[in-house]
Amino acid sequence: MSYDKHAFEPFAVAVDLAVFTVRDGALRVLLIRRGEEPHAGRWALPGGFLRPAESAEDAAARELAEKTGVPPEGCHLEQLRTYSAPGRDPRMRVVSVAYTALVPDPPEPRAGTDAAEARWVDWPVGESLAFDHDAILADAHERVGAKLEYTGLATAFCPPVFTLGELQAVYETVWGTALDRPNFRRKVLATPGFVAAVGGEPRRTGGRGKPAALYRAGGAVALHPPLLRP
Amino acid sequence: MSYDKHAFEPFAVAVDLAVFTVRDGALRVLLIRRGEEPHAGRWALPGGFLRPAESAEDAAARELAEKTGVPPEGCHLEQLRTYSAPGRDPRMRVVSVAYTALVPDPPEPRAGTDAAEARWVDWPVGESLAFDHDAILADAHERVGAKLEYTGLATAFCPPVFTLGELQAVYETVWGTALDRPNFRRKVLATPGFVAAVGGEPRRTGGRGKPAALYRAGGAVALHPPLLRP
DNA sequence: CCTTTTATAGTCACTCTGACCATTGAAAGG
DNA sequence: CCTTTCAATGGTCAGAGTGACTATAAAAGG
Repeated sequence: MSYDKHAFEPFAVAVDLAVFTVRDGALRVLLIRRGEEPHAGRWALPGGFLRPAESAEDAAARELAEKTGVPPEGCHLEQLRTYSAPGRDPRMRVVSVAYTALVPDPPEPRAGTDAAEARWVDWPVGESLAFDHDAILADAHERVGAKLEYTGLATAFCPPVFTLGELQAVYETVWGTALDRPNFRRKVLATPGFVAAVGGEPRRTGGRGKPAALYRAGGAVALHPPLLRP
Repeated sequence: MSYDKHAFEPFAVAVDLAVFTVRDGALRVLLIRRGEEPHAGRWALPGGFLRPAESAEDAAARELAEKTGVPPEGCHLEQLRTYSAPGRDPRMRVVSVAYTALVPDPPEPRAGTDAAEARWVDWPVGESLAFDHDAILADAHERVGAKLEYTGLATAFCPPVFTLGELQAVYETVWGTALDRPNFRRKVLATPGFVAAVGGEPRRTGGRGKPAALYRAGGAVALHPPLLRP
C-alpha cells in the first residue's frame, strides 16, 4: 500500500448481512424494516458499523448474533464483497462489507434498537429494498446458488442430523428447480466427505412414506465431483 | 444498515492490487518496494487510498493504470475481498479492499512517487511481503486458479489473438501442472463460446513445429462444461 | 386390505474424460 | 537436399459420470 505522501479521507465502514434460511420448502431472508430516515419504513438488510477494535468478520458475527440469536458457531458466515459507490448512502460516505450467512433453524428474529421490525421474508422479496441492498441481496443469492454446486455448503441450511430428502429440498429451494431423487441420492453418496451416515442406522419416521436414513455433514469443503445445476 | 443511534469510527479505506501476468512460461505478480516506513525496503502490493468521490472499483482501475500503464479496458479487474483486521497497519486503522487484475502483455512498470521500485516478480515470491499482503496474494492466486476452471478468464492473460498452445500455457503456469495437449484442445473447442477461430484460417509460424491456428476470446463468461484441474 | 407417499435400489444409453498413438507441417542441422 | 526435431492436430478406446426411467420397500391413512 502507498499511503505515504497521499492524503486520505475518512470513511464510515459498515457490514451488511444477507442471512438465508430454508423453511417449509421456501427460501427466506432476514430483513429489518427501517425505523428512521433515510428510507424509513422500507425493508433493508441487517447490519451496522464497525467498532474501533473490531474486524469486519467480528462485526458481522456480532450483528448476526444480535439480530438472530444464533451463535456464530452454529451457522455459516462468509464475506460476500464490498460496496463502495460514493452515493450509496445519502447522508455520508459509507463503505459496506457485505456478508452472507446461512442458518439452519431460524428462531424468531429480534428487532434491534434501530429497527422497527425484523422478519424472515420469502425470496424473492416483492418490494425493493433500501440503499443498494437489492443488489447486495441478488449477489448473495447468486453466490449461494453457485457455492451449492462445488462445496458442501448445503448442509449449513440443515440441522445437525438430516435426511437426504431434506438436503435435496435445500438444493431445489435455492436453485428453484426440481431434481431427480434417485440421481441426487447417487451423487451425494458418491461424493466423498459430503455426508456421513449416522451410526446405528436410526431412521426418521412420523411423516408419510418410508422412513429415511439420517446423515450428518461430512466435513468436506469442496465437492469432487461437483453437483452441477441442470 | 443500522447507523442510527450508533456511534461510528472513521477509517482509512484503501485498495490493494494483486496484478498477475504470464510471461515466458512463468506466473508473475507486480510488486513495489516500499520506500518509507513501515516496512521500508520490503516488497508490497501496489495500492492506495480511495479519493473522496471515488468507488473502490474506480480507485483500483486508477491505481492499475498508474502503476502499469495498462488502460483499464485491456485487462481483467475484479474485486477479491476486503481485509479489515485491526492491527494490519501499525500506523492507523486501514480497511483495504483487495482487487485481482490479469494483464496480457506486461509493459515495464512505473515506480510511483511512493515506491522506490516497481517490478514483475516470479510467483511464488521468495520473501515475505509487507503488512498482510502475503495472505492477500495467496488468496488472489487461489481465486485465479479456481476461476480458470469455470470461467473463460484464461483469455485475459493472452493477447487479443492467441494459439491454443499459449492458452494451455496459461493454465499450466497458473495451476503448476502439465496438461495433455490433445485433450486440452478437445475440451476448449467443445466448450461453446470459450474461443472463436480467427477468420481466413491464418496460422502462426516462425517458431518450431507445425504452425498453430489462431483464436480470439469467445466472450463466454462461464464455461459449460467446466475445465477442472487434474 | 388397499391406496398413497416417500425412500431406496437398479437399469440403460449417452456423454465426458484421461491415457494413449498417429500424422502433419514447419524449422534446424548436417 | 535430406533427415531430424518439434509442436499442432487428428483419432481411438476403456472407464467414469449422468439423465431418464423402472421397480421395490416401508410407513401412514382410509
